[in-house]
Amino acid sequence: MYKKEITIYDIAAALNVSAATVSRALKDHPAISKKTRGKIREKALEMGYQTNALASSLRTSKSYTLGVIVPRLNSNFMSTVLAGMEKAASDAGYHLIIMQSFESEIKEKENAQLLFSHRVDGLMVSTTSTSPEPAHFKPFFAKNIPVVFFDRIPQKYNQYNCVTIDNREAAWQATRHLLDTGKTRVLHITGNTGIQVYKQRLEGYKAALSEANKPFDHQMVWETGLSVEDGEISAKRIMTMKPLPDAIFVANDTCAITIMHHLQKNGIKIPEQIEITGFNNDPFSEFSKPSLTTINYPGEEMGIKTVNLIIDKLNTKHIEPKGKQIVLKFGLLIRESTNQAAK
Amino acid sequence: MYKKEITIYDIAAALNVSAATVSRALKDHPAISKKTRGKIREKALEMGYQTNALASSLRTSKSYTLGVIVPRLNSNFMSTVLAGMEKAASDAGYHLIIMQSFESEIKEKENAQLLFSHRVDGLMVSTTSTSPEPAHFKPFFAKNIPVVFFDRIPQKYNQYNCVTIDNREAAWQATRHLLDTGKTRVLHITGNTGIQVYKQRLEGYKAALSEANKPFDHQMVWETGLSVEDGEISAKRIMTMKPLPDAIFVANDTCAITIMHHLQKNGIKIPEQIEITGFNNDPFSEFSKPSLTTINYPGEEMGIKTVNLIIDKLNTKHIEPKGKQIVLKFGLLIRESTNQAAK
DNA sequence: TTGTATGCGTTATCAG
DNA sequence: CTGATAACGCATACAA
Repeated sequence: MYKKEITIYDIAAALNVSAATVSRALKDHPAISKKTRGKIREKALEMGYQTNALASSLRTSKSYTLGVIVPRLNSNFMSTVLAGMEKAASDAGYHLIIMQSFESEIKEKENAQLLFSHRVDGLMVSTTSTSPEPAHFKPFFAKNIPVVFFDRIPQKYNQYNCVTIDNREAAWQATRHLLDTGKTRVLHITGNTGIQVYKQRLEGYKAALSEANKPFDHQMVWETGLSVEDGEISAKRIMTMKPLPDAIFVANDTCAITIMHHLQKNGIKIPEQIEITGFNNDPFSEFSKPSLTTINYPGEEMGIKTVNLIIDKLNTKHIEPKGKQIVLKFGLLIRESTNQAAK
Repeated sequence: MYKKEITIYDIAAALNVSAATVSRALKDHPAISKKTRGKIREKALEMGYQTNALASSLRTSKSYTLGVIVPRLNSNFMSTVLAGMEKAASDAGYHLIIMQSFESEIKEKENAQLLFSHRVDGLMVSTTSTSPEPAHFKPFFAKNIPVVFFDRIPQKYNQYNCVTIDNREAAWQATRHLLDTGKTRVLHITGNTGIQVYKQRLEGYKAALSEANKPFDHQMVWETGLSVEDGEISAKRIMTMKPLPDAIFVANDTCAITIMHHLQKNGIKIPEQIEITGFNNDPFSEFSKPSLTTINYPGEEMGIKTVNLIIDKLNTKHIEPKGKQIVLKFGLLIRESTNQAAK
């Protein structure tokens, strides 16, 4: 019933050569004569031979596969990163095994183990862990398998391979921009500050306040999940504040736009009464009314750079064991949701 | 310099048992006594053993890996589908290797071969091919590896495993809704109609026109890439039309919102002068001004159902060789970008 | 230029 | 309950 696999042995038998010759011919090994190479290729095609990458990987201990772990993959930012990764990997002859941790450290750990057991050649992770040094990457380090952290990195792993932007600086600019127009009650809606990116954005927010001699009020920092639902809840909560904040720095666009929408429904004028800045530059941030001031986060570039860093490491593993930190440029995009005035 | 892999032989040696026993113990084979099982587990942990999935797959010819090919993964719709897939796969003990075809049939073919050589247990594809029966899936069929087409399916593959929505009906409803408010010049902006989904949406559009006794004008159907850029170009082109269309049915939200935005910039009132409907129900479609009437396309459900269909097939391969067609429910979401009137 | 022999790490078969 | 052994499909060191 089941068809047996067609192997190099089958085509060797059909051609009265050895399996070794077939193996070499199929890889265009120069030691094999053009003629036999041609014959073998042809026969392989004819017999519908398909190389078994598993066997090959086992033999060579090289899988040409990279593992990716992300918190979730259905955000515009993350899918853009992954698109860049897949492209760069594919161009270099690698494939991606992608897993989601769903913001669970346990799941992240399982994923890491799974990817290890699949003998990925490299690992890329945007961590969900709030541990300073999550232990589940140790096996990779021990075996000298390159690991690159992107976007979200564990707190004590700054000296490892990282591809990030300067979140503190970005948040500082966003907050500073709000303050420059004379605003005084700036609310900051962010994610879990146990996660570095949000912690750093909070620091940037604080720094901007302090620089402008505004007092920091921890009641003006809300940790949420930054989802659409969280935006709705936050908007409701904002409407109960008195006085209302006169500016909001939200740590992602999804949430920012949701909040803006609901505030407007409640009759709030944006940006006259409340200015808003987001983070990420999601495609629709430009098309909201008013368009959203935000931080341009170069997702595709991040994906490409992350993969390229891995591949660099793979090609020079013995030479350069040290971590490399890549910090990408971001941009503050000033749009209508804030008053362009100031400065 | 390099550490040797730790294998079941190492732990067997350390414990004075055979490798076979270790292998069985690690899989909780009931034939092994609780005591030895425990000892082996412990030792494995202590020695930092990590199973080699490659070797295991080679031996068992089961990889617990599913391949996915999509045109691109950085659209809200696709990343939602993939999120659903990854979740469902992970829940069933499978992993995903994801590849992009970038709307190239050649790349799609390469991807299929690659995934085949990686011995995926199943393949899920949203095809980019305009061939009626793309040949590159044949090896999977021949080897009885389940293939499920989702979203976009090749023209002659309706009898294979498919997970879709009724695009014709959806387009019909969208167009019909526009016509119901008395509009007469309905422009249809869509994708490559060599691809089934767009062809079907076009059919739905035509059917609605004909039903309303409106003539079909092929000049009122524009094939584009449906990207933001295409939206900008289309908007410009619309502004040169006289008379202007009084309604537009756009085949995705990204493009619809871009067009809406640019028309508004040119002083067009939406929906008074031009009504617009989109397709997909991207998250921000609700937050545009006016909010966008669109088709709710259940992406996550599609991902989950697709994976579940594959897994069903894997569990009953011999019993049910026939294709199964799953048609998901969609919904027409009427919002402010169209006049709610009519009927 | 080609062939022989062996091993990658695991699992399954067959004995004991 | 446990062990010896072969096999999965490929690639490479060594020989010819």
